[in-house]
Amino acid sequence: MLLSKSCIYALRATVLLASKKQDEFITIRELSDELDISFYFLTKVLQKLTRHELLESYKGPNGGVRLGRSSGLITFLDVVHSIDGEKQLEDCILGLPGCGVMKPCPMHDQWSQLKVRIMGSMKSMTISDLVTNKEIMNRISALENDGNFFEPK
Amino acid sequence: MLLSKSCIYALRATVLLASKKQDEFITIRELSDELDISFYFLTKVLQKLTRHELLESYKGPNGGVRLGRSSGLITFLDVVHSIDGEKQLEDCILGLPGCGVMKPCPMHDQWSQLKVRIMGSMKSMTISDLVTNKEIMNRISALENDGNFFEPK
DNA sequence: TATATTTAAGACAAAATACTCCTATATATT
DNA sequence: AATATATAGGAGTATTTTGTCTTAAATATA
Repeated sequence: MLLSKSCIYALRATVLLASKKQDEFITIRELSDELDISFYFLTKVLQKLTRHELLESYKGPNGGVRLGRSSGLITFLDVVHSIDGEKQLEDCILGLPGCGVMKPCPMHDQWSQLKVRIMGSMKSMTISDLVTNKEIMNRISALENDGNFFEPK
Repeated sequence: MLLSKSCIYALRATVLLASKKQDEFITIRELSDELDISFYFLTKVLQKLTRHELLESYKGPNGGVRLGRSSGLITFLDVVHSIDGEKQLEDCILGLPGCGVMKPCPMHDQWSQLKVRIMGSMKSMTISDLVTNKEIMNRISALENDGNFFEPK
């Protein structure tokens, strides 16, 4: 709940990409290895990001994917929208077809407020913010243990 | 995404229950009819709420379900937790097993903040709040059209 | 006690999501 | 031109979630 696995993979991959050299294409194989996600599945997920122009791809030798624009211009919400579609977050919580401002369902008002907060948070959080955070955390934590935070366990 | 269908059904049913006479058992059939949700599926969903003591149930004639405690003491989050489990919202967004304060993943910090906000909103919103809202909305809207907001379309 | 009513629980079917693999397409290099 | 490398897209399989149905258990009433 909250985020689908595809969303999570997309976010992780995008943050990882943003932490690497810009302008260079990185192979999906490299990303899937570092993230410990199935290459095949990650490929499908990243294809969606490419179609939505969050990423650029290049076929053939030295090909791969790279960010479609600066990491500061890609929001958490951009990624979620690209993967799960725009309507997911905008639909009435009760799934009532006619629900809206004119004919609200019982929870419309309260849920709208909650949604606005969630979406606001997702919109204000960019991939760049997440990378920055990651680097700080890696640096701090390198003092204690030597894990790579892109890798599980 | 965000909320599973089971969660949504549980919320709708609980709000509807709270809007009815307390202390009386309401049959799941009546709820499923009013909410236009499959009786069988709603039964499964409400059984979870009963197990978590958000509802009480009674078998046999004049039986049914009713709130396990005052609607003001049942939060949005209580319902979500009963249906989808407590861990769903508490897990690391990246699904990394070791992620935590001591060994945060790249998004741990940012995501924690977002989660805290979402959970805070869900915790501060009670079923009673949602019923109140519903009644206000029904009253306002009755002036314009005569829909019942528990029923789709 | 017999019958009707109602939730509980388990087994199953359908749909959605997650995941795999194969072939096509693009392109760099020899 | 031939070959190797890489993403794109389609066609599957597996798993999870959603939805259905049947039988069991509890209880009120006649």
